[in-house]
Formats: sequence, structure tokens, C-alpha cells
Amino acid sequence: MDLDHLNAAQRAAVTAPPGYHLVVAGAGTGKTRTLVHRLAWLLDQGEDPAGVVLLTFTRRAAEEMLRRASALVGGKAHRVRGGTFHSFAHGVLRRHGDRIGLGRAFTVLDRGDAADMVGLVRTELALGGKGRRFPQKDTLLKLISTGVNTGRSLSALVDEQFPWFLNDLPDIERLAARYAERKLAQDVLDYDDLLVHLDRLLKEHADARREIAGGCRHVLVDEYQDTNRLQGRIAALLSVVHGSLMVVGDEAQSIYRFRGATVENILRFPTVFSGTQVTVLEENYRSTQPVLDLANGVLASARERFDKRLHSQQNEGPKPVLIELADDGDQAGVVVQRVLELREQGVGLRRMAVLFRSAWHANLLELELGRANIPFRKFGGIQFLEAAHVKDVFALLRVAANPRDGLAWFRVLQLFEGIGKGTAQRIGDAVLAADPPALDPGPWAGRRFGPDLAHLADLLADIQAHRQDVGAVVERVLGWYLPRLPALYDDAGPRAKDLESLPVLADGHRDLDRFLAEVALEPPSSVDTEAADAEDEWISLSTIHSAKGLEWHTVFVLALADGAFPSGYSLQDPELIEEERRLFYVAVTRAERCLFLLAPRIVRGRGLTGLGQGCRLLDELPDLDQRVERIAEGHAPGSETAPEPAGEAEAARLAAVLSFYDG
DNA sequence: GCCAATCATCGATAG
DNA sequence: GATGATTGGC
Repeated sequence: MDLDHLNAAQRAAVTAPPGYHLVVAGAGTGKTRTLVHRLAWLLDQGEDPAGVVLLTFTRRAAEEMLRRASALVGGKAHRVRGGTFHSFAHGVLRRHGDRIGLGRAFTVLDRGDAADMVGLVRTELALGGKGRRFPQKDTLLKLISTGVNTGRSLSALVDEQFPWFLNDLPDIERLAARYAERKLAQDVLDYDDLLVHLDRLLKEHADARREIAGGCRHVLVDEYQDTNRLQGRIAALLSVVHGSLMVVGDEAQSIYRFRGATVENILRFPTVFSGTQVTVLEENYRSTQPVLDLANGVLASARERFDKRLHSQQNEGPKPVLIELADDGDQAGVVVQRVLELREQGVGLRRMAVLFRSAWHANLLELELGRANIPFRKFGGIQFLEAAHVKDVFALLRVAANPRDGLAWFRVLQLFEGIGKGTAQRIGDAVLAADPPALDPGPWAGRRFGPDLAHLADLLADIQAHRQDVGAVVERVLGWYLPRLPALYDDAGPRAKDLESLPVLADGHRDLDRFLAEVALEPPSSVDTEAADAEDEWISLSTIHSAKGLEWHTVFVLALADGAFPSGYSLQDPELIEEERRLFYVAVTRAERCLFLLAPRIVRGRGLTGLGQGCRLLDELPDLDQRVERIAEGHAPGSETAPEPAGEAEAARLAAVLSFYDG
């Protein structure tokens, strides 16, 4: 295999002997390329692809790497097992779950479902209500989940994050326990359970461990800085039999602390595994020096200094441009204008991206882009699956796949006229009490919704007969659901149109359980404009989190203003601000050549208006003015301190005078 | 008693 | 703008 185009450090990582290996790879230093070559090299040495496991942050990333590896060593690369920790765990549990008492037909709950179940348990235990302040379901789920992913106790977390709920700790613990029982009883797993159960399987069942880890001759982990304690341990456990684990990451790009990620994993790796070979990749191949100068400035402003400095292989390029504006309306206008200019100059839309902290920061821009007829795709933020009508359809599919799934029943039953929460609960309980669990419309025949239930039971029976053809199942479910849409929602039209894409999504799947799990584990992540659908020229709009690992010729970073980016939630906590800074670093280092930073004084959004306090990510950056070209558009900051014109007439005369004498 | 409609509270990032 | 507690109506 040809390794000539790799530099010395990359080659060292690629050809390292089996063992423990940490690759510290700064942004743009050819991290992906190194991993791809490592994979290819292993296969070229005669390794069995089935014994190689590649754990990445998204499944898309894994597929992309396998594609590139197969270009080097042929199609066998596709037999490498690759995906996220969660999807890998899912696959293992489908096969070995019976050893820890898991049915084969378990369902995976996405975040919203999990929160709903927590909410049900919450009302069931009569917590909250009556003026009592008790955490909301989302808060509760977050607490429980953080506990699982970091290995910390609920009491420690409540004490640290919600000290005002300390009195409720016993109830919170009771709720957490009930939630866990409920999931077990119903054969449903939330995201965390996938990891927890795999971890347990590997730790506590020696025979399972020998079989699973025995099949992992080489484990490779990408974006290791964003793994949490549990994931770190799983990676380590997977390598115990063959002792070959390579992790790749960059602690300066750690941006998932909110999900329990800890840089400790990367920092302590060499200590945990003695004899670890460490490789550092420093040469940046992506960006021009001016872009890197700014990135280095961001690093320099970090409280905890990273001992790194990026230098470029291609020096030439324009300075990043910092555009100061009055508000997010101007921001949208300026971005559209610049995009059009760049396109005129021959930069295709596909080579440009707009990045932002929160999905809603791009709302106005989306309108403007639409008005200017610029096709775009939006990544991150509100998912397709979270729309009520989509959840309805999936609830029905889940009921068909796993009749123990009480949460899904609860939702499906409430679709009928005359069934509310109370009745849904009772019918649901009856379903679960039956053995095997099934809907018996008999007892309800006299009620208003009796015929509906009978119809539903028929539909479910019909689905059972066609289980292996997921496309056909989805068609049937839609045939049942679409006619009811108008009664359920005012805007049935667009919702029906939305659902048209479902059969396409389902087509080709042979197994309903797996289809549902896949959708939960890798939700379709982009929202396309019609124009973007039609052509393949479109500009990416993406949250910074979703932009991880990607790169574009031109990058715009929106809403650099305290309260927006950095987010208002982090302003009080220095540690959170540091994470915002790393996020900024990630955004900046996505750019190959052109970088525009947009700093509006006001970002309108729900509740958060009238910021205007500057942006500490910029203000704390040393020598900012040497690193960027600063432009003020519209009302420059400070202009409002000028004396106000007394009236329109005066303003008009003033303008006339100035334009005459200065113009 | 239960369902459906009305009013206060709190907001992000994602597998 | 969604969620949850509350209130009004059958």
C-alpha cells in the first residue's frame, strides 16, 4: 500500500503494531485520513475485516471512512463493523441480550419518548402538581442520564446542579427507580441503556465478553475527546482480549460535556494503558494561516491552555472578516449578500456553510435565503421525528413491533375521539396484562370508540402477517392514519406531505425492529428546501455540533453575542464558557479559506432580546484586531451615543449638507 | 369522572 | 412555542 503522501507522524500511526495507541490530532491535521489509512493498512496486512471495529460519532462518519478505505484496498473494507457506540451496542444486544434477560424484540426510545415515559411516571407517583415545585420531565431525564453516563450519584448531581431540589431527592430517586423498572418490564431501552447493558454484558459475563471482545482484534475510536466515562470503559473492555485499541482525538475540540463527555478519557489514556504509544499530528492541511492565526487566538484565550499551536501548509489567504451589525435582521441580509457575491466569484454553494450555536439562530436567515432563491439544507436542531404526526405513525409501528411498549400504546390510543389520558391508561394496562400482550377490543365494544379499537386490532393483525416487508407495513399504517389526520390537526395538508417520505425511508428493510431502532439511533438529520431537493447545489446551514469533522471553503459563524453565542445558560459558569470557547474553536477551524464572523448587537429570539453586551468569545481574544478585518455594517456599535437628530427634517437637511460638502 | 380547552413557566447542543 | 397545572363542560 502506498503511504508516500502521508507525513512521518501520520505514517507512524498508520503502521503502528497492535497495542494501545493515542493519536492527538489538532483540527485539520488529517485525522480522518490517518484513520482511513490505518484501516486500510490493517486489512492490507491480512486482518479479517470482521475483526475490526470502528467507533465514530455518527454513522455517516463511519460510512464515509469505510468508503474511503475501500477505495484503497477494495470492497472488503465494507465488512468492517462501524458506527456509533450506541448503534454498535444495539447490534450486540440484539444478538447477546438474552444473556442479561433482554427480549429480542426490544424497542429503542429516543430522547423525547424517554422524557415522556419519565413524565408518565412523574404523574403516576403524583409528584409535582398542587403548587409543589418538582423538576420537569426533561430535567429529570437529564439528571438520570448524566448519572448513568458519568457514574455519579443522583444526590451529588442534584446537590451540584439543582440544590433547591435537594428536599425532593428521595422522590427523585424513587422516580428514577420506577422508570428503570418500567423500561425493563416493557422491553424498551433508552439511549443510555444501550451502553449500560453492553457495559454490564462485558463486565459481568465472562463468556459473553470472550465472545464479543474476542471478535474485536482491533478497536479504533474517533473523536475520543467526546466520549464519556461509560463509553471510555466500553472501548477499553472491547480491547481486553486482543489488547489493540487506537483512539484519536483533540482535547481542544471537546464540545459534548453536556452529554457527560470528559476529556479525562484522553488525558488519562496513557496512564490507564501503560506502554501507550502517543502520536501528535500538528501540521494543518485544511486552512490558510490567517484562519489558523485566529484559531490559535481562540486557544490562547482559553483558561486552560492547550499546549498546541496550528501551523499551515498553505500560507496565502484573506484575513477572517469580523462584521459588526445592529441585529439579526441585518445579519441575514449581509450573509445572503456575501453568499451571492461569492457564488458570482465561482465559489459553489456546496463549498459554503453557515454555522451557529443554536438551531433557531438561523431562522431569519432561512427566510432570507428562501426569498433570494438560494437552496439550502439545515442540519441539526428540530428533527423530523419530533413532529407530532410523525411520532403518531411511529408509535403505531412500535406497537406492532413490540406490544409490550406501553408508551407507544398510550400515544396510539389517544388518537381516537373519546379517549384521553385516563382511558388510554386503562386500555393500555389491559393490553399489558394480557398474556401475550395484545389489544382485545371486546370489553370496550359498547363505548363510543369501540369500533375504532376493533379496526385497530384488525390492522395490527394484518401488519403481523407482513412483518418482513417494512415498506408494506408502513404503507398500511399510513393508509389507516392519513384519513384521520384532518380530525387531529388543523394543518393536515403539509403534515400529510411530510409523511410521504416515510415509505421511502422504510423501503428495503427486512425487519421492523431494526428499522425502528435505526431510525431512533440515526435520525434523518437534515431539513431540505424544495429547491435543495431538486438540484444538488445547496448551502449547508448547521449547528456547530453537527458540523464536527467537516470542512468548507467558506464559513459564516452567526450570532456572536453574549446570550446567543456564547449561550445565555453558560454565562454564569466559567467551565461552561470554556466549552463555548472550544465550540467557537471548532467553528473557526471548519474554514479552509474564507471566514466571516457575524456579531449582531441584538439577536431576537424567544425571550432573549436586547443583548448588546458584546461577545466575550471575541472580547477575550488577544490581539483580535490583528487577527481579523473588522467591518461595521449598518449601525455600528457606539453610534447610538451620538446626539440624536431632533427630527426627520433636521436629519434630511443634515444628510444633504454632508453629502454636498463631503461627497 | 373524564375529556378537552385555557392559562403560567421555561427554554441548547445530540445518540 | 412547548409543557404542565388548572379550569370548564359533557
